[in-house]
Amino acid sequence: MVEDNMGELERNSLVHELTQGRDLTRQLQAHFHHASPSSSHEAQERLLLRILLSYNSALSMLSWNDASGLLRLSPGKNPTSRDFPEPDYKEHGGTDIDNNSIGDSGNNRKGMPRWTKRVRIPHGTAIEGQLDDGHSWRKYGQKDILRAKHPRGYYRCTNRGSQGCLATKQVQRSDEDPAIFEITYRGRHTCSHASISIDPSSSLPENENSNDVLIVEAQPQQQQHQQANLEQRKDHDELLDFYKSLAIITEGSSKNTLAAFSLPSIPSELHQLYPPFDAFNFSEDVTTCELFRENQNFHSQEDSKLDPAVFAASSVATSSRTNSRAADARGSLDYILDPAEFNTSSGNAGISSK
DNA sequence: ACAATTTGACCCTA
DNA sequence: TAGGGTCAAATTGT
Repeated sequence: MVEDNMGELERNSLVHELTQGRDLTRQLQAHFHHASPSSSHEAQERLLLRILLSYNSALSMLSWNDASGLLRLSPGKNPTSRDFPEPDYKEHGGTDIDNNSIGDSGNNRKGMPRWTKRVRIPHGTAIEGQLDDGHSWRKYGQKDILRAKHPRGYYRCTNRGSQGCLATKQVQRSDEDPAIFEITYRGRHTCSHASISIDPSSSLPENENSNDVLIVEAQPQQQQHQQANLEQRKDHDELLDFYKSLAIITEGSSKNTLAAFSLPSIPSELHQLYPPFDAFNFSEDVTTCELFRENQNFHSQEDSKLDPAVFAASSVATSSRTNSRAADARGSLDYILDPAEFNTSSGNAGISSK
């Protein structure tokens, strides 16, 4: 049944998720067996979170395939080309990025996966941080959209030139709620060095990524402990910030819910503080995830600051500046939330060994 | 000097 | 043909 509906790529994705879950579990095991300054409680929580995300991801894939046999993408998506976005994006006008002529077969740019994420940016929050999805983007255009109050920003992967990565995204501030930004992604990344890529495995800090072995560089013991404490605290703060900024709002049409799960690994203190952090829901055509802060107080005083140019912020340097650990969690979450990534996570960028 | 962003013009599609 | 998407020269930032 599942097998019937599931293509090789989906199966590979599933295997990848499960394998990752197993590997992460081993890492967690290593934490228990070799207690070291780096085996902080937070580090274990992170691993636990990743494991859960991984397994939920796998389960979600099964749900999708069971439910529909297809991962649903935006209208107009060519169902036969859903497995992987071909490098079919032949640019008009200027130089062709690739000479691949697949586009001629009707498999044009509309055949690329497309999904939307809605992000709420509380006032006073650094936009770059909130919108940082782990990839480097370069803005290539901005346009006023009919009947939209705010202009739409157009971004492409900075690795387009060097690696021919065709991923793009559009960012548009919501009319109704200026604190909300709609980010529409198109095409998946085929570049190999997204800093905190959607591929969770590549987002792991090096010492957690290598199998079972935690490498702590030799340092004077006191310094070691101080640093460990410092990092632990930093981690904790970042995680706290991260969790605070997260709460998933159910997409209006709950009828389309395909997967939902809870995250019991969230530290209980945070759970108490931010009870809405409970479940993810997926809608049918476009997956919408609203990152929502439990802060009712923000209003648009600060919005004017965000407005210009649909915040040329999001991109390039920001991801590399982001603390890798807190960003890891975001990266993993993005991965979970993006159906197109489920669909194609066995692609080259997704699980490239490094 | 190089990289990133801005912006008006152009291209493509419905 | 209108409107969205992209190009590329000009501008700004580092």
